[in-house]
Amino acid sequence: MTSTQPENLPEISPAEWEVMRIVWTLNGAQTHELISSLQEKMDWTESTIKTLIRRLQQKGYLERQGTQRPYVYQATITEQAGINQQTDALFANLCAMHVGPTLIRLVKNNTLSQQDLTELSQLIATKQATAPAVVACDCLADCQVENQGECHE
Amino acid sequence: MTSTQPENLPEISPAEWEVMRIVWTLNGAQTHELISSLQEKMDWTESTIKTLIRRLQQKGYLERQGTQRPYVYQATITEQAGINQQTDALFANLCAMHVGPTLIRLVKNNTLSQQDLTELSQLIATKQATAPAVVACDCLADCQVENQGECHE
DNA sequence: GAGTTAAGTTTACAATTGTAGACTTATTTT
DNA sequence: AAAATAAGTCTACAATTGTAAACTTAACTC
Repeated sequence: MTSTQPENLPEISPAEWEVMRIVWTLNGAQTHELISSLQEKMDWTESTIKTLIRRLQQKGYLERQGTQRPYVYQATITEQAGINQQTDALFANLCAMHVGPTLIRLVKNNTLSQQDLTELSQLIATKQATAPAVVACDCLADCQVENQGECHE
Repeated sequence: MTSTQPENLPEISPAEWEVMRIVWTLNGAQTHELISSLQEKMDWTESTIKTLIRRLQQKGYLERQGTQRPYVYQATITEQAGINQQTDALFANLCAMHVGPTLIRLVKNNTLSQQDLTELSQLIATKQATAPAVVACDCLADCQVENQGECHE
C-alpha cells in the first residue's frame, strides 16, 4: 500500500470530518454557512461547530482567508487527499487476504459511474497480467514463514 | 450503502483491532499467544494487552471458551464482518462523487488474486448495464435539489 | 505443598474527542 | 454612536482510548 499522510498532520476525527466535507463541497465556507449546513444534518449547537472549526485550524486542515472578519475557511488539503488519508489508514490494518473480498463488496454496494466502471475494468485487465494466484494473510509476523499463508484455518 | 452493524456493539478501536486480528487469524487465542504475537509488532506491555482483551470482552467482541484457566478467547463476529463494519463506517461518510475514484485507487494500490480480479471484472460488467453517467455529490442536504450535482466547482 | 509463573482483575492517568456554555470583539443596522 | 448580531475565543466536562502498574488468583513445577 502507498501511504498518504500529506505532511504529518494529526488525523481528522469523525465529527471534524463532517465540517471538512462542507468546506470541500462549497470550496471554502464561512462560519454561518457551516453552522446552517451542518445543523440540517447533525444535531449540533453553534458552539460545537465553532469548536470543530477551531480544532481543524489547530490541526492544520483549515485556514482562514483574508483579514476582514467574516473569514472564509479553506481546506489545506483536497478532499481526495483527505479521503485517501482515511482509507489508507483503514486498509493498512486489514488482513491482506481480506482486501480482495472487501473491495468486491464495496464495488457491489456503491453506485459507480459509467466512467468509473470503465476505468476499473481497464485497471483490472492490466492487473490480471501479474496478479498472484492467492494473497496470503499477513496478520502474523511469522505467518508467511511458518504457515505459508495457512493461518486463518 | 448497506449498513452492517452486526448487533449494536460499540466500535472496535484501532488498538483493539490489532488484538482481534490475531484472534481471527489463530481462530481463537490464549492470553500468552496474544501477548507474544502483539509484542512482535506493537510496543505494548503485557498489561496494555490485557486491558485491550478485557475491553473487547466488555464490548462483546471476544468471549472466553471453557471454564478452565488458560481460557481461549474467541471472536463473536467473523473477520469479514469486522472488516465490513469498519469499511462501512468509513464509506458512509464519503462524498458519493468520490467513491468511484477512491475504489479505483484502492484496487490500484492493493494486491488482488486472480480470482478476486475475475469476480470484480464480472461484477463490473453487470453494473455497467445500469450505471448512471455521473454520480452526484451528496455532501449537502440541498445539493441535489439546488445545484443538480454542481457543487464542488 | 511451597514456590513460581501465568492469567485475570482493579485501578489509574493522560490524550483525544464529542459536546457546549460563556465571554469578547467585530460588524452591521437603525 | 448605540444596539443588535455575528464571529471568534476561552473554558469545561464527560466519554473513549491508549497506556500501564499493582494486586489477586489459579496452575504448574519440584
